[in-house]
Amino acid sequence: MSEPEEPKENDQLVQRRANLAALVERGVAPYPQSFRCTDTVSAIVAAHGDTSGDDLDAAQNHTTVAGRILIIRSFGKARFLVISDGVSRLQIYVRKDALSERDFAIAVRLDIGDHIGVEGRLFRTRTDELSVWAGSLEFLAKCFLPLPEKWHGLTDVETRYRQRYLDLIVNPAARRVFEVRARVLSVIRNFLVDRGFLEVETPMMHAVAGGALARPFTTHHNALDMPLFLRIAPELYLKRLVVGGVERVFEINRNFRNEGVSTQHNPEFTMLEFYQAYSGYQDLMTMTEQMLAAVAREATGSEEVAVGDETVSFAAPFRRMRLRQAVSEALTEKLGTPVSEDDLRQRETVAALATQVGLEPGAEQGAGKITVEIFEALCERALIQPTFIYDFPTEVSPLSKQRDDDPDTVERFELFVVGMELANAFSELNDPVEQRRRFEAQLRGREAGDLEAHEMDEDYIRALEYGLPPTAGEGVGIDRLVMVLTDSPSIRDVILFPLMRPKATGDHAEPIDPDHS
RNA sequence: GGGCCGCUAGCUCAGUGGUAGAGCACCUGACUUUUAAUCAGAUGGUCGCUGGUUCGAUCCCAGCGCGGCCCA
Repeated sequence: MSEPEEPKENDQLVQRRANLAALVERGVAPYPQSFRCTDTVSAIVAAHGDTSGDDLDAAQNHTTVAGRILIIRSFGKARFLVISDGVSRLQIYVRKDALSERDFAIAVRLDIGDHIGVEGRLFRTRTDELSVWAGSLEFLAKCFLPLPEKWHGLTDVETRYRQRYLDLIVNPAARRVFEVRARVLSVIRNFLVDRGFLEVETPMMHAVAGGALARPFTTHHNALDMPLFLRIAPELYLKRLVVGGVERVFEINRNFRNEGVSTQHNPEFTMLEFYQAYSGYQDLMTMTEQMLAAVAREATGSEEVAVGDETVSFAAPFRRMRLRQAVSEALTEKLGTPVSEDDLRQRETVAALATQVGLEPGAEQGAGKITVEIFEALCERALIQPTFIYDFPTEVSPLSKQRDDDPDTVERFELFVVGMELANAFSELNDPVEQRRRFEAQLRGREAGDLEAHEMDEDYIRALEYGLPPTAGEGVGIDRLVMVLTDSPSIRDVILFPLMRPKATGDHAEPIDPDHS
């Protein structure tokens, strides 16, 4: 049990307590059980946002509605309250001669942030504002702490992330981001379900953290006395399901990666992964174009999305370029001498090229890994419009299937938009012998100090030995997709409660170092 | 992990080596169709924390905390 943080005693807190005490003294319940509404604010605005004052007067629409007070404009014997249901706002007109003495006494003791319920008729004021002419009023809950300012709202990003409820109360744009996010998830589900995909949930706690190249969070199961890892990807479980005959399968859920925090990385993030049997990666490029166009259209209203100063078009088809092609072109331009794709397959040549552009390739890095690092340094940032970068080096893709004509290259693509990796997909490696070889190569990397190298997963190899059909699979970063669709500069803007370091408030438990367990 | 920047009233922000200011909010008064309501007046501060320099530090210096941006 931790003590609740004591709000600082400021004049506004004192005043708000006094206002509630005055109501209680008059017999008003400070925390009533419920309030029966006939309408929400949003429903009223949707139904009558365009109804004229004359029509409202003729219709005599009565309503009972509740919300949080955001603005009070007081005129002595009358006052205007603006209430919100979290989405829309509606003005309430309160005048002394229209209310009981009790209800008007409540009205003059209200503070910004309080919850109220109102019964009255809809009308338009002289300035044509849709309003409720209050006939009665109920106090529903007290707001003891003052809300951020009405004009500038809440701009301090730290407070917006730590106290998201304040952000949602005063910044309508914050609410919109999470509504778009909800639609994105809904559109994706419908898209996949319509195509015969089964949605599943696979374990979040893994004995072997596999399916991606990343460092995991570590935990411990007491009863079984065994270490467990928060999953870094659901990939290997989803492919076990394809072995089990679930030929089209997807999961939308959280992954956890014990890495840095940035505008593009949160330690827990939401990923869509889907697998389609009897398909290859080229099929998924086409499907991804269709899916993202539908997502943009249905979640934002348009396939064209404004992101910063750019307009991003999700209309199919997307640009496609081989990874080595992108890197060789970038190097040719940067260095002023021709660099061929074949140059990128010779370790010594590509290492020298990397050095020329300011990178420091490690001795343990092969040609493939160095090529990818050059790509990240020179190419990624410039990929504004949706672009598939395909055919990756085998070295960096331990779970992908090689090309028939080129064992150094796997059938894999990543999708980039506004310089961010949004998706990663490949034809799945389904040869258990080759898979074992790849894991063993990763283990050698791990022994050389690569903490992100993939671990051996014997159980997964056994599943492959039962026969995984030719399958293509893809992961899509939902948070980053929502960032693009909502023009949000930070991943924290699209995650309701992003990870924050706790504010020091005196004594606290010593954090456990997962690397020393 | 490194570099740079920020932290001042509830919120948004100014400002200064001599103990601090505005707007909004809050309080008092006026006001029964306003909408950033208006008008008049009055409150409100551990200037992130800890040290140092100084007669004196919110300001200069150092360390720490939290956050932001960039880099790895």
